[in-house]
Amino acid sequence: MEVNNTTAETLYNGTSGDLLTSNYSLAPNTPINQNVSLHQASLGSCSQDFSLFSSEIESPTMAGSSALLQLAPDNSTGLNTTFGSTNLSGIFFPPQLNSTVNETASPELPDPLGGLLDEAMLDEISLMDLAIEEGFNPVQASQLEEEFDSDSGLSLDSGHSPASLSSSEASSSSSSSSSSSSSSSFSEEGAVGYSSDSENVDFEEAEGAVGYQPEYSKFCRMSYQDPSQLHYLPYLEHVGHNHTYNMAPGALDPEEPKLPNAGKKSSKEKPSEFLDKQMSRDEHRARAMKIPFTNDKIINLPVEEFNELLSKYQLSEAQLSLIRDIRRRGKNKMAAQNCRKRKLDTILNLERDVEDLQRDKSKLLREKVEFLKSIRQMKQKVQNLYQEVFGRLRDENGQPYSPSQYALQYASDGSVILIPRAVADQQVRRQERKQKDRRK
DNA sequence: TTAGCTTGTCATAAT
DNA sequence: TAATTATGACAAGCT
Repeated sequence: MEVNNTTAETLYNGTSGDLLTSNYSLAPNTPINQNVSLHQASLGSCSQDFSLFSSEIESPTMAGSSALLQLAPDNSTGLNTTFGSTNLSGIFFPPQLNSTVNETASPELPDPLGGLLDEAMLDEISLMDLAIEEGFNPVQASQLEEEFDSDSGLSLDSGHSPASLSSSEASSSSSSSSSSSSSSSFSEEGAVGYSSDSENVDFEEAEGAVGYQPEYSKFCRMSYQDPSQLHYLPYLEHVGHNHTYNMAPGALDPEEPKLPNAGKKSSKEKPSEFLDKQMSRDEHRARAMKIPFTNDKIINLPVEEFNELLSKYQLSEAQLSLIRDIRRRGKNKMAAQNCRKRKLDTILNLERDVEDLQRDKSKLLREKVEFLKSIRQMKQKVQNLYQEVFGRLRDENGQPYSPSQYALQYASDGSVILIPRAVADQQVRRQERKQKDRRK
């Protein structure tokens, strides 16, 4: 704020016959004791958004250059550095002061920008905050997007969706059998077409795993555990479940070992008994039915090769039925494992997304606090500026203007004018009505 | 003994 | 139409 006595002419722009002049005893050519340059407050870049500066406001006072006072901006120092590029085209509407206020001293002026900032800017911030706190209602989110041209880029990372698992068709699962390879179309080492986390790393090469490979999965366990692998990893021996519950009594081969201590490896247990325990129900069945090829092949051979294989042998209807069941169950087992891994990975991805969103929310809230702080400081500066300017104005008698009767108004052309308080209040009310209507 | 977890299986729908 | 895949539900086994 700079007081400049050389700009007296610009401070007063009244003309004879001016309505306000006549009404408020500010005759043209009446010198103002201290002309105030409001160049620092000249918000030349004020935007049309601030409707208080609209022509509608100007009209009663500026029409016909009849403003009582025009505090023209100049180009010296500037608040422009503070406000210049913003929309803080503050109207210097003075507050309605209590009549007891000492009018000559710097009057206690309420926030001249309060309405504007609260209504326009803070509403947007609140809307954003609401959207965050309410959990991104799609409607609100889209509104936000429209309003702020948001480009958050948030997504649920569907890119993590599993790749085609069709490759599992060409892969194989391993079983306890260690049959020799007779087909080039699948790996005897066995894989489920789904390789997952680090827990599988030790097996990935051996299993020749292909297909879906999630980034990581703290939940994912060994994929399609091969009991035969337990020989190499004794610490995992306890993991090998043997779900033979579905077997009808007597359905198994009489030779099939009973499992009185299933899951508890006895130190006296022979390796062959342990192997038997690791065999699946279908493997026991296949052995009981004397199926002439391995379950690996039954499950993993492509359908053409599978049918070819069947045609090479003279198989009974019971054997064929069992083979088809083994194939169906084997494929479904792998499918179930893949399905579960996918599900867990989806959960992990969603958890990660939630963490990301929470981080974003915290960041936005921090920014909001900073903005509010900044806005508060700017409002205080404008208020101080208003008080200083208003306090320096003098009428033709050298008396200060009463804040209860006059107000400063900042016009869209950068000039500042002194208008009657009643007119200013009327314009404020009109402006508020307009804003309300616009919201509807 | 019980709870929670894992895994295999079935049924069914989708591909 | 057959084969395969995906997935919810259920049950058994394990810790």
